[in-house]
Order: sequence, then C-alpha cells, then structure tokens
Amino acid sequence: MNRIRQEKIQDYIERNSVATIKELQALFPDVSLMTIHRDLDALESTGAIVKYRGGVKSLHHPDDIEFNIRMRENIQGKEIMAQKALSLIKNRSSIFLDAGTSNLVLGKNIPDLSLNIITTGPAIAIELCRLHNPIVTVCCGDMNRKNMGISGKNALEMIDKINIDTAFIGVSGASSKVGFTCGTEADMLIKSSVIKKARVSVMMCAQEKLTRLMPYTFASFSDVDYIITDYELSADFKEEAEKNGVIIL
Amino acid sequence: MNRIRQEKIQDYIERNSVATIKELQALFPDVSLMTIHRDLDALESTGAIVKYRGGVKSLHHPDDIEFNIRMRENIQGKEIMAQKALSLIKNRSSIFLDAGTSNLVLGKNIPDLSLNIITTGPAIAIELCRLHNPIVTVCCGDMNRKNMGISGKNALEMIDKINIDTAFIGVSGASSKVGFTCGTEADMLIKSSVIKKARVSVMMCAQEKLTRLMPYTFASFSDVDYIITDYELSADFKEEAEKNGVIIL
DNA sequence: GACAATTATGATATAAAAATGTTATATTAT
DNA sequence: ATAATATAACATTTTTATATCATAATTGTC
Repeated sequence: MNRIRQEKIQDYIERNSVATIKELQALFPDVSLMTIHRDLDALESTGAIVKYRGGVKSLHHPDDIEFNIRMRENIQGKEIMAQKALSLIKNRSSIFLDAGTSNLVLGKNIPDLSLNIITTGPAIAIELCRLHNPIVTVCCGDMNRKNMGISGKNALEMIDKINIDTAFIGVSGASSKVGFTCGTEADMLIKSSVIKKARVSVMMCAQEKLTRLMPYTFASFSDVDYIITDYELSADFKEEAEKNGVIIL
Repeated sequence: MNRIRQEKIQDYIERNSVATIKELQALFPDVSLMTIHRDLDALESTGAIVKYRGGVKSLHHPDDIEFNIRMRENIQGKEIMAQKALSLIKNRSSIFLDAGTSNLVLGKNIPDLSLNIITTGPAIAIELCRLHNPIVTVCCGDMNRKNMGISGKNALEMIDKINIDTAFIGVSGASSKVGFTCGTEADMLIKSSVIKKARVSVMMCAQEKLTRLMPYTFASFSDVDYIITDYELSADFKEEAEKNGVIIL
C-alpha cells in the first residue's frame, strides 16, 4: 500500500471529519476507485475512520476534535514559540508545563535532558514518554474536556508541595489592562498557584490570543517574567511589559 | 563486512525504531542497495533488528511506541474482556481504571453514564474525554514510561483519600501459586492500595499473562473478587479461584 | 613486498511479494 | 426495480528481495 497517500487521505478526512468517496476520488485522480476503497479499508482497520455507504467519517470524538482542531491551528506560530521557550529550559531544572496545545507542541520539542517536568496535561505527559531522562510528573485532579487539562483541589494541593523553576503557562486571552486570562475558575486557580510557586513564569501567548479576553484573570504583568509570542506584540503590550520588567521573546 | 557502517545503520534504526530501505539507501549513498540488504541480514542474524518487506524495525523500541505495539496485540481478546467488564459497571458508581492497554480498551467502551472514574492512565483519561457525564479524575504522580501509568507517593496519598466502588486492575503476570504480579515496586504499591480501598476488585488477565510471572506480587486470590479473561483459565487457576470465592468472567 | 586466501562489494538476472487496475458480481438505498 | 455503490476475483504492473557471479579490497603468511 502507499503509505503517503493513505496518510493524505486520513488527514483530509480528519480535517473535514467526513468525506465522500467521490471527493476522495477527485482528490486522487491518478488511482482507481478500487485503490481508494482499499486504502479506506486499511485505515478503517487501524480504527482511525469508519466507512459507510458513499463515504467515510473520522472516528475522533467530538471533544477530541476541538482539541485536535486547535492543535492544527497556527502550527508555525506554535513551533516558533516552542523554539523560543527552549532557550529558557536549562538542564537539571524543574519545569512546569500547563495543559494546552502550545505546550503540547513545546513538549514535542523538548530534548532529552535531566529535567523534572510537572504537567497538568495528560497528552503532554504521554508525549514526554518518548524521552528517557526527564522525570515526568502528572498533576492529579479532574479532567477539563475542553483543554485536556487537569485541575481541582487535588492538583492545587500537589502544586503546593512541589518546587518549580520555570513554568510555561498557556494563555487563552490577554490585554494590557486586565492581564492574562483563562476560561474557567478551576484553571485560573491552577495557573495562579503555579505562577506563585515558580521562580520564573513564562506566558505562552499565541498572537490570536492577544485580541481576546476570557472571564478569569490569573496573572497581571507584574506577576510574570517572560512573554513568548509567535509574532509581535502591539505597542500597549510592549509598554506594559517594559513597565513591569517583563521580557518579550 | 563494514562494521562501522553496520553500527551506524543499527544506530539509525534504534533511534527511529523503524527505517525503510529507501531511507537507509539515502543515508549511505556510496554503497549499493545489495550491500545495505546484506548489512541488514547481518544485523538481523544478531537479533538486533527484524527485516520486513520494505524496511526494518528495531526490536527494542522507545517505551511510547512499545505501548502502541502492545495496544495492537490481541485486540479481540481485549474487546472480549472489555465487554465482560462492562457488566460490572453500574450507573452512579465510582470506578478505578488502572493504567495499561486492557483498560484503555475498556475505556473506549465505557458508556456515558454518571460515573466517577479515577485512573492512573493519562491515555485513558484522554479517551474518556469523549464522554460528557463521568467526572474523570487523574491520579497524580510520576509516569512509568513502560505502561504509561502514574505511580509514586503522591498517587498513593490521593488513593488513600478517595472511595472506590469497583477497581479494574491490569495484571502483567499471574500464577495460581503466587497470585497476581506486576513489573515494578511502584506499580505494586498502587495496585495493592487500590485493591485495599475498593469494594470490588477485578483482575484484567489477558490469556497471555497467565503463563508469565513478574517480580512483584500485588494481590493474592483471597484479595480479589473477579477475574476477567479473554479465553479460558487453566484448571489450577479455576480451582484456586473457587477456593477463594473469586468469580471468573 | 608478493602472493594466496578471505572477505566485502557491485551488477545483473531472477524470484517473490505487494499494489493496483479491470471486470464481473453482489449489495444497498430509494 | 433500478441505479448507485461496494466487494470479490483475477490479471497486470510495480516494487522489493534474493541468488549468483565477477570484481575489488583487505588480511595474513612467508
């Protein structure tokens, strides 16, 4: 079988979450219908998709999808941010990775150093299993389906007990006036506790988050040390950062 | 033969855990295809790698890949076990899912009931995000790369605090004499604590685990309530189960 | 250093396997 | 009942692996 074509097909289906055979045929005009069918059979046997008469659908579940969709958004920006963040990760330090897509991309890029990595993202923990040197610790608590993150009282208690050198915190929305915001109270509690405990706090602010505000503020500019972004900050952000000694990467 | 090249090839395969012949050819453009084949034959005869049509794979994979491989093994058996386990899950109860591939398959099959699900498997937690009703709680602690499971002091403390109605425990090895075993001390501590706390303890014993013994015993027959398996138990298991009032599903 | 013996490599032909296409037949939806 | 779609069976093409032989490089011996 042609792996590359099959992966393209799967990608297409995942993106659109459904696809007709005709669409796929049009997408790959140089192979026969039968081959498409066979490719789909192969993909189906891996459990990634399901065939039905006339087409196929992705088997990924609604909540996964939201996360996966966000995972595919602005990949380049996330890569840029990950590269910047790597410069802040020192061997033999203890770092915290907040749940979320930016930090999952960061997790994929972390080298095999002697680190203590604490995370609220199970997906991040799984990703880090590819490495041999870091000790990976998962925060306990309740899963938030939206951001695949852990929060709750147990998590807070645990964070209270550990030491964090550098914390990478996901930001859902921000403004120069209200600071850094997120969508739930539970997440807010986690993020603000971590920032209090960490020696260095790094805000992972993809560009699109900077024009958006979420209900809960978890940190103001004076609480943080670095802002990592994928493009450039607007003047008011820069000004506010400078005023509070926040370094922009 | 050229030892140095062969070692480079082996290194490359180990690092990527698989390699296509084409990749290797591109990597060593100054030798012929035939030579690559012969190198691979030599490496295969040492038992370090395995050839398959189109490429080679390493026998020792990074742990995350190892987990995925185990995930694909005996899928039918795991499905059978999952179906049996479902009959023990009651609405509005608190269940514990141990990390591991059998319970990940079980997780994929759990219906959208009002459950409290506690798990040591981040992959299981992610899978359960597809559901809307259960409250999913992840145990805190350190990741064991081999079974993608969480263990350690934090996890033990957390388990101590919660109530578990039915616990589904993964079994790595078992015998009628020594009972149920696993591979690390940390896992042993988790499993035995959970069994102590749970009202009902269910051992998930795929057939292939029953002819295998692992270093740490975490439970004897008298500690457990159910054994779920995908085929049939041998006479000595049945006898020992009956003696201790363990129900075999 | 010359020479044989061994080992490694490359080229080509051949065999095996896998992927694809074609056509015929079965299934399904309306 | 009919048209659309899916599957099965077989033929063909393409890809990949092996066997064989010739040649080159390396090693050991005198």
